[in-house]
Amino acid sequence: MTTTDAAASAPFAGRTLADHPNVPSSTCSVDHPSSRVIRDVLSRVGDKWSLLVIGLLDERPLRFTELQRRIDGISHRMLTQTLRNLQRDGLVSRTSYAEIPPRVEYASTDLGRSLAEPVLGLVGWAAANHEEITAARDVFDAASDRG
Amino acid sequence: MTTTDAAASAPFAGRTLADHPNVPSSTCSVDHPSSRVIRDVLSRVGDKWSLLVIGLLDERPLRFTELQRRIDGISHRMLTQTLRNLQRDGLVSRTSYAEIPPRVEYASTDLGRSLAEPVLGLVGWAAANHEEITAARDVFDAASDRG
DNA sequence: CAGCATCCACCGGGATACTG
DNA sequence: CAGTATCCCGGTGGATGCTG
Repeated sequence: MTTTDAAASAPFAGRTLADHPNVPSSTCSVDHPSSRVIRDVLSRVGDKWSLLVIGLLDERPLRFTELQRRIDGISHRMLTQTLRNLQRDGLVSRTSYAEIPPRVEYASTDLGRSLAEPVLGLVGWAAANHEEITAARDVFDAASDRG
Repeated sequence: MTTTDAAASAPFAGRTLADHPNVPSSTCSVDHPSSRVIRDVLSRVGDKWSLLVIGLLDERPLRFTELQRRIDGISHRMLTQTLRNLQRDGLVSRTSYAEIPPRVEYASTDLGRSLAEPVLGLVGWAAANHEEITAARDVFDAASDRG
């Protein structure tokens, strides 16, 4: 990483590092463009299903089919893919038992559970402000119709 | 909403409502499946650019071109679209001045600023655990090669 | 300068069928 | 039951050109 591209866009720059409690300064230098970090987190949990899987496994370990049954609308293929990515990032652990028929259990790792907390912050925000957003939307759409 | 589909998938269910401080219980009934909430928040900030815009406007108001210059790689079209969505949700305000040449200023609203906080939680998490994730990834990929 | 419309390439993700 | 491979459609988003 060059130092020049850091100036390109650094949203949250003034606050990300200093203000927030659980950000060890050692792992996060000032010249680290937070745009990179944002892309990073989006690529990890920004997709359609990851958060749901994380959320379910945060409660207790589940088997493949249990997950599929609990996540409404997910395809076999996407569940496989999602689990694979999460496992790759160390957020989910996979344990396969050499039985017939095969049994595989997925569980959240410590890292995965640590992710649940900030995610809950977002979920909480969405739940708390859902009404206000809907209202804003209605106002906006009404204005658009007239305009 | 029927009560039956609530059972389908309710990740974070046990914790979303009770545990978290800033979730007014009034706005979030127990039968509200959090999958809905997750889809909600993802549709809002899960896209490629919204978080970056939110982050930049969280610091100070900016004009269209300033935003475009600061967000590396965003196209004219997508910036327009992103801003429009954020404005629609009441996260960003738009003020156009009747001048020639035209000048339009975008600013974060109170609602938008309130979103910044949970987002910072996520960003902080990503920054703090980036190394660990990278390491996990390396291990996983190495294992895949051998396997 | 700010915004909209059109065109098009790409890929996320669903359906399906097959393997261990 | 768990996982892989193939096919294919639709939406996302980039490039470009036109308007006020």
